[in-house]
Amino acid sequence: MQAEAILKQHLAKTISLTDEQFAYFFSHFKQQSYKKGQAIITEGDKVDHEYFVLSGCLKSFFINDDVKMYILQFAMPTWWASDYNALYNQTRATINLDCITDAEVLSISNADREKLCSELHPVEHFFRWRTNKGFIASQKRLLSFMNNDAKKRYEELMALYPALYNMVPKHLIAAYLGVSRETLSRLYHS
Amino acid sequence: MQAEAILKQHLAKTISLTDEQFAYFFSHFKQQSYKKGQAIITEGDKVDHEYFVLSGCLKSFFINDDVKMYILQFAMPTWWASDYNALYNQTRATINLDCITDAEVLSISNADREKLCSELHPVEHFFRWRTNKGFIASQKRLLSFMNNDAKKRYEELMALYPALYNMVPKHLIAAYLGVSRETLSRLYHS
DNA sequence: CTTCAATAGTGATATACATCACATAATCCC
DNA sequence: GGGATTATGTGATGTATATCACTATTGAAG
Repeated sequence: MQAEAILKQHLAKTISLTDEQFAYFFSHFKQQSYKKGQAIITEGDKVDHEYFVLSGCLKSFFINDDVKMYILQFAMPTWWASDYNALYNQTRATINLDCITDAEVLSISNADREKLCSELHPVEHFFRWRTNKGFIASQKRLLSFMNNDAKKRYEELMALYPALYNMVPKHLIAAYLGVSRETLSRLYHS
Repeated sequence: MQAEAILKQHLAKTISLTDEQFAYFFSHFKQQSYKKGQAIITEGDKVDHEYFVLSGCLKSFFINDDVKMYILQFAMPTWWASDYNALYNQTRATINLDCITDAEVLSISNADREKLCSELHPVEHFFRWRTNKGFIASQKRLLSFMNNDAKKRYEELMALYPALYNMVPKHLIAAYLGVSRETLSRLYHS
């Protein structure tokens, strides 16, 4: 499917735009191809775009002082990703975004998103709902962190996204769950 | 300060409405008084309102099967609170909301908020930004959970909201940090 | 096909934190 | 004001998970 059709169908789940409105909306996006392992946002960068995944899989992650990696999000097709803290507050990136597999994405600048939100009320509605869902998902994950041990979190993740098991290496799943790769390995071998 | 003035000033940080628009907006809110310890939302309830704190302090929290409590949020004046998962998805409450101190709040129904968002574009903008900020804060807290130990999280919380130390009992701070009250006690006595 | 790097498994040990048990202090309320 | 509830402190012990060290397997690139 073409980029335009994928994004159109994604929007249609939340709002309806006329063909002209959608064409105008779409004209602000730029399609980009990335190779497996390629970085899209690196810590310290100026961040002024967010990304809509057409194909492939991205990860957004944080590297701490001990060079340990924590994954904030895996981004699959039709998901959005960026360093939203840096993007909205116009600060330098503290998190990274890169490609777990080859990937096709659409990018839009922060300024263009804000412009579209103010020009087209339904677009503002769409982005409000996208963030609503992200916020709720983030709160659920927070609760899961407080309430569940590593095994339970692992089972929850696999129930929610079974595709991940074969798509991403186990040490990345560990980095998402917030456990060491050794502990994760022991979890499902017992 | 009166409820109307507090809410007006809060909105003015993000959007501008005419006096008539604000009066219309405000007419959808209902002011309510609660006593210390009183419940606003209880697990299992039908949830159809969210709450804006005028004075006092609320907490939203989850109780697990072992009757252990985890605090999602402390809500201080000008903060919003509800069980957003239940509210947006029209499901029964899985989290509770109650009062740490006597409190005055404004409540608005989900239906009215959605109506106002569609009638007044700036209101939709306001709620998009409110959720944006919540989302970013939630992601930061998630990272803090993965990256920091209890002591570091405690210090972060106290740096961000020093007022909490004297305002809420220590076992609630522990429930927010996701540690036992005993561990929290030992953290700052060494 | 071979080689080197990335990925994955496993034992031994260390550690942060939970849990249990109990003592003390503060606060509520009839 | 005094008795009950709620909040807090602290020792002893248990447990989930991290860390370190090493081996084995897989996969990609020349």
